[in-house]
Amino acid sequence: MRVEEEAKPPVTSRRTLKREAAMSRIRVTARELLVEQGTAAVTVSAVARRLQVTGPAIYRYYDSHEALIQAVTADFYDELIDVIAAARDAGTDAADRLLRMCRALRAWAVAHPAEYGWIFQHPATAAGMAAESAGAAAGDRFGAVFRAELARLWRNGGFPVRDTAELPQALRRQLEAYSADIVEDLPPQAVHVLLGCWIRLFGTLSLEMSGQLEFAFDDPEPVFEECLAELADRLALEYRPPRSPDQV
Amino acid sequence: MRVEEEAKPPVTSRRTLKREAAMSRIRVTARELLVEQGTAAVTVSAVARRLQVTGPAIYRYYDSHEALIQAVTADFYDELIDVIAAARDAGTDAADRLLRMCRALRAWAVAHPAEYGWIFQHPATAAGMAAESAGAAAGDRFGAVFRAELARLWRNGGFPVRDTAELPQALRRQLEAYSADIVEDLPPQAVHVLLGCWIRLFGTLSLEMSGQLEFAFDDPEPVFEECLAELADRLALEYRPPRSPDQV
DNA sequence: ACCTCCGAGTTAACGGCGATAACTTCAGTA
DNA sequence: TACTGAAGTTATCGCCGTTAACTCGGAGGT
Repeated sequence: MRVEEEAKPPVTSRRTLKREAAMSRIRVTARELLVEQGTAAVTVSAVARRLQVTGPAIYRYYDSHEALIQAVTADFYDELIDVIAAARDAGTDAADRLLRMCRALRAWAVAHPAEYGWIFQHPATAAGMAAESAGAAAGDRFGAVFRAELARLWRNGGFPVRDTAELPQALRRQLEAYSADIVEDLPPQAVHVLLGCWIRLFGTLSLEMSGQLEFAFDDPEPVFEECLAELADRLALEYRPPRSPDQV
Repeated sequence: MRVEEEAKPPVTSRRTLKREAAMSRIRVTARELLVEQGTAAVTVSAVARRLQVTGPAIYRYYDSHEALIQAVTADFYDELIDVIAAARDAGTDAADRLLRMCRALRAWAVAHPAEYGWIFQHPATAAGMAAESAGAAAGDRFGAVFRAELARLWRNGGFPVRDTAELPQALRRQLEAYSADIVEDLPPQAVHVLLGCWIRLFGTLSLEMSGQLEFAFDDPEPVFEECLAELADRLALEYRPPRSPDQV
C-alpha cells in the first residue's frame, strides 16, 4: 500500500480500478451460476448471495438484471472471438486456418453450451425483440472474423462462384446490398458463397447445440466434419481430417 | 339440458367434458399471452387473471407452471404436424409433396414465431436438460412425417446415395444405428441422405427463426427457396418455384 | 494532515411470481 | 334427493427484481 507504484497514470484511479474488479467478480459469479445451475439460476439475489453481499448492492454496478445478463454475454462473445482468432493464427495455409477456426468454434460451443446459448439463442433475440445496438455490434464483430478470412481467400486466388444473373431477383438484391454494406471488397457472387457457407456451418452447429440432432446422433462430431468437408469443397480448399483420421 | 342427447356413452362424463373444456381454455389463454406479450408473460397468475379466476385455480388443472407450458407446446406440435400433413396431402407427385411440406413448415414458423420457439428452442431443451419423454415423443412424431415421405420416395425409384464404406466409421455406425431404430425400411446410405437433408432444412430455418440471418437478409424467403432447390437436387427431384416465379 | 464527499453496502419495503394448505360452495352422480 | 368430490376461494410462504432512504468508510483534494 505504502509503496509508490507508478503513481502517475491515474487515468484509471484506484476508485475505478476497484469498481471494475467488483464488476468483473459479479460477471464471473453470474457465469458460474449459469454453468452450474442453468439460466434460471442466474438471479441478482443469487449472485449477491454468493458474493456475500445483499441483493441491492449489485445495482451499484448494473442497472438491472437484464443489463447484467447483457454484460456477461458480451464476455462470452469476446472469449469466443479470441478463441477463434487464436485458432486462425495457429493455421499454416488458407485451408488449415479456416478448418481450425470452424473446429475451434464448435469446440468452444461444445465445451460451453450454456454460454453458447446466451450468445446465439438469447430469449431477447428470439422473442421478436429487435436487435439492440450492443448485441448487434457484438454479432458483427464475430461475423467479421470469418468474413475477413474469406475475403482474404477471395483475394488470394478466389473460389468458384455462380453468376448472380442466374439467381432470383429478391436474392440478388440482398446479396448486392450486403456486398455494399461490408468493409471487405467482396462482390455479390462471392458474398453468395460466403453466406451459403455461413448458413451451412451455423445451421448445423445450431441444431446440434439445441439438441435437435440427438434423435439420431449421440456423437455429432462426424456430422460437423462432414459439413466442413462440404464447405472446403465449395471453397475449392483441401479438406483435412482433424488429428488422426479415425479418432478425434 | 333436459333433452336426452345420446345419454348412453358416459365414457366421457359431463364432469370430464367440462374439465377438458376448462383445460383447453387455459392452454388457449396461455398461447394468447405468449403471442401478445412473449414467453415471460405466460405466467400462471396472468392466465388466471385473464380467465377471471384466482391463481391457485389453475393448479386444479395443471400441476405446475412447467406442466402448463409443456401442454401448450404439445398443442403447437399437433398443429404443426397437421399443417404439414395437409400440405403433403395437397401435393400431386413426390416433388410437389415434399416442396409443399417444407414450405408449409416455414410458413407456419414465420406466422407463429413464438410457438416455433417453444417447440424447437425451449429453454428446458437447450439448458442441458435430457430429452424428457413427452417432448421426445412429440419430436419423433414430427420427424416421422418427413421420414415417412422420404421412405416413400426411396421405395418409388429412390435417390442417389453414397456408399457408406467411404464414410468415417463413427458416422457409419450412427447411420446404421438409426437405420435399425426406425420403423421405415431405409438402409444406412438412404438414412445418410435423409439426415443430411433434415440438417440442411432445419439448420437454415433455425437460423432464420433465431434472427441469425438478419445481419444480411431482410427477407430470408429466397434463402429458404435456395435451400429447397439444393434438397431437390440431392433427392433427384425437380425443383419448382412456389407460385409465380418472381413473387411469393 | 485534515476534511469532505461520494460511493459501496445496508435495511425496509413494494409488487409479482410459483406453489401449498385449508376452507367453502356447488353441481354431477348415484 | 342426498352426497361426495371437484372447482374455486383466501391466506400464506419464499423468492424474485427493483427502489428508497440510510450508514459508513475511505479516496481525493486542499
